Amino acid sequence: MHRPRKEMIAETRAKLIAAARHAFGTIGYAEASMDDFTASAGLTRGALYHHFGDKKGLMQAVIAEIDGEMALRVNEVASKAPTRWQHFVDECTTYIEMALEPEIQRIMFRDGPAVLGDPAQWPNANACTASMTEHLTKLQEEGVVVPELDPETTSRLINGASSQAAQRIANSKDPEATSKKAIAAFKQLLEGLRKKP
Amino acid sequence: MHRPRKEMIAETRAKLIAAARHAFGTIGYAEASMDDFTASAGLTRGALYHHFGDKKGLMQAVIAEIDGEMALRVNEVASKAPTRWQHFVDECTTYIEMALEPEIQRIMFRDGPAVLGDPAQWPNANACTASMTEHLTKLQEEGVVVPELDPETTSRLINGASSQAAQRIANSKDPEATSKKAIAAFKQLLEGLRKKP
DNA sequence: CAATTGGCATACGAGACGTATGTGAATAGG
DNA sequence: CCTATTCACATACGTCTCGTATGCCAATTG
Repeated sequence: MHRPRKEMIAETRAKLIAAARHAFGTIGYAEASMDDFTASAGLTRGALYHHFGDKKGLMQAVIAEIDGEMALRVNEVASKAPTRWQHFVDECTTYIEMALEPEIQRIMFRDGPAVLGDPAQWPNANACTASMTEHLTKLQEEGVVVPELDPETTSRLINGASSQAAQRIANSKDPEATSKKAIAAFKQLLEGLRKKP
Repeated sequence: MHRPRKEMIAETRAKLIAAARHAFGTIGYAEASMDDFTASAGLTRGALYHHFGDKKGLMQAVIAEIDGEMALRVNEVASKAPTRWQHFVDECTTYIEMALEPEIQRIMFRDGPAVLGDPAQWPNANACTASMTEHLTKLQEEGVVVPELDPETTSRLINGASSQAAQRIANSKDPEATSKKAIAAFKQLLEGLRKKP
């Protein structure tokens, strides 16, 4: 049987990604020594270079993993809303909630862009924006949202506002109070998208 | 006379900041070798460590300089608007225009946050947000903007959306067309802040 | 004019990265 | 069943960059 081989490889990749994710998410990408975190996974840089090419390649893999998890979570939570508009708003607020996680902030919003450039052009990490874009398009077709906007552009801007909201909450002395303020301001901005009666 | 001395020092600092700004803005912070860009200014790392402590310290100085320039420019351009709301909107769009500069994108929005953390907590680099916050407060007093929002929180969210807009335009194949779309979407979001009649 | 400060350079050591090479186990073919 | 080959991963080495400790020379001060 040729299963054990494949399984070992998958396990090695998973261990490297997990170790890197932890290191990147805590001390940050620049401070994370490849020797250190590969060792913490019981491996060496040899394995890293073999599977991911270099440190950036591993960062890409980590980001792809996180993006997948986020998209899953967003769809799962938001799909319970009664109206499509509400679904859309829930999607955004869930996104903000997830962005409160220090690991996600650090990797997706701080180090990620510095290492890999504009997130809009990341290869395997646009599931969240894709979903939001889709909903915006349908909301326009249904006449809920003003029709003259480009959906993807709009969802990118919303993404920017979301991540700022999350950062503000996360770095606040009083997260509860700040959360209320930030979500309120965010929803108010979203109101601008709705067609007036 | 003790002028030449002080002047030489100021010149050295200025040369280091200029060289670093160029290096950080083109190849990026991580790739910029201190030996290289100090040499390009006719100096060595000795001068850098003496004046700025370390690479991060120099990054702070570069950012403070850019922030000052941006605040100056924003106020200058926007102050010509007829109404306060228009002034506010102009402020935002001017901000977006400035953010198109690759050097500003790279230093202020990509590398800066990765190196120094949350921009909201940078010591000498909040002139733009401060000005926007002030205008939002006055617009609320005048009854133009809905009163229940926290001005600083709101301006941070707008900042996030602005920088996304700028990135989207800057990385576009067709900047003219993208610019129209992004500014339109942005203004639409701002409409959400206005009190309805 | 002598003493001292301080701006800046040089020298040295410590990591961190990338590459080239080695090794042992799993797989494939006869 | 045996051999050859592939390939996952480790090791070794050279290079680069950073931080610190030290030294020197010019400008200032008394």
